[in-house]
Amino acid sequence: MARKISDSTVRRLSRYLRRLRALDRREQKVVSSRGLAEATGTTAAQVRKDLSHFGSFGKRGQGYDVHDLRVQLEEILGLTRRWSVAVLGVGKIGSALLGYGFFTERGFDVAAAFDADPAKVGLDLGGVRVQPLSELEQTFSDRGVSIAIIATPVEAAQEMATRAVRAGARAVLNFAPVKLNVPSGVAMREMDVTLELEGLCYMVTAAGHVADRLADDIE
Amino acid sequence: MARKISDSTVRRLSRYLRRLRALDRREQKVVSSRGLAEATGTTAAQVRKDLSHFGSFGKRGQGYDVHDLRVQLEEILGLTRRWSVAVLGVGKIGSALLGYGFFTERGFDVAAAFDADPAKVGLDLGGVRVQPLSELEQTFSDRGVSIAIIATPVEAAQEMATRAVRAGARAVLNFAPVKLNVPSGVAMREMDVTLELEGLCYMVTAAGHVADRLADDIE
DNA sequence: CCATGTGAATTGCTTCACAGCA
DNA sequence: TGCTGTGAAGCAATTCACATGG
Repeated sequence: MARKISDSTVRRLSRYLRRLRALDRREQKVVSSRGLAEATGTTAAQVRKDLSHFGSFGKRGQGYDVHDLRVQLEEILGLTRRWSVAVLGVGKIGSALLGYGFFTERGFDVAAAFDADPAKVGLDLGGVRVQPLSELEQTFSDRGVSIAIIATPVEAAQEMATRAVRAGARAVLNFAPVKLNVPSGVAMREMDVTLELEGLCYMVTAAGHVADRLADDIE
Repeated sequence: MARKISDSTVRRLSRYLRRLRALDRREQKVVSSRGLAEATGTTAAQVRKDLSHFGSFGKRGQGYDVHDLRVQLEEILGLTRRWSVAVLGVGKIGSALLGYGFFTERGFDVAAAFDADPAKVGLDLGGVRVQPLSELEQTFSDRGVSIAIIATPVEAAQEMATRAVRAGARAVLNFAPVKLNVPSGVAMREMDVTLELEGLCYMVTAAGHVADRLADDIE
């Protein structure tokens, strides 16, 4: 099947799936590439091209069966199995994620949470007991943790990621504002609110400059 | 100056800045494009190309002055002015952001927080008093809010975004898992943990398939 | 007739490679 | 000499446009 699928394609697939789930809940039966495109901020051609990398799922002249396509996309994204995640660091972000009940809600199993601070060990956060770091390796292998969420301070992030990967994690979601190095073959994504906010500042500022230039041109 | 700068370039600029701030704190004086590239996960050529869109900031044969470049990037990204943000919806995510003291720490002013739930109005979250939605328009204009953070449930997100923009917001950071429509000229970014997690699942799953194929080839 | 699936055309981003300057 | 700044080349992603089939 598909040789190399780009990150942006995968992100769009997730968005299509998000939309399909909503439509499926509302029991809408059929959707066109156009319909999906409008609800996800892209173009109809893009939707069709993205899907075409994995097969052909639609009926010419009609569109896509909502439920079918939903199932297909879940299959493609690998969401038909259960995934165990562990949260490393239960400071502000880590405990927010756990308290939220976020993972369970979205179909991920929270297998464990860890923190270096003895004061936090033993706490119950959203039904998960915080464990000491010393138990990391054993717990990862016992519970088959494959996704590690790094929510530690910057200083600890790289070490935690390295340990998680050694202990069997195949993917890392990093909330610490540093670049982490992981062996090739380990998947890695970063989330950083500051980065997004700064991006917005740039856009607003740059839009202002463009407006200035237009004003100049008119003079 | 620069005509159209791509989103990915802007994201990288933010990363360079993040790194430069760390180096500046440690009083490192000079950094090469290579040095920046390694710490931010890109290539030296990419760093130089990105910067070249805005001018030439380095000294040939030496590299870049850390502090200088930091200031230049802050200027480019529009971070030399103060930005007022408002948080719309103080459920799990909204209150986590406020409680974190996140924005103030990173140089953004939290001007206000709003919620539709009367039970939440009046609460003090991280030093910000939660206001009723009826005060949104007045507060946005009084306090010059230019960035709206949408942290409401999906159902309310579009309406809140529309109101925020009408009330003067020039940028929207959306935590609700829906595509929001805003007038052109308004900057918009989305953050969704689920999207990132699903991306990781795909990568791990697809890596498995690749391994299968390789194994097949060997047979 | 309508919307998909897809090669071909295009646009845009990244990488290369080297001239230019401290 | 060493590292920047930058056109040109190479590559990847998006868009176009149409043949295809329900």
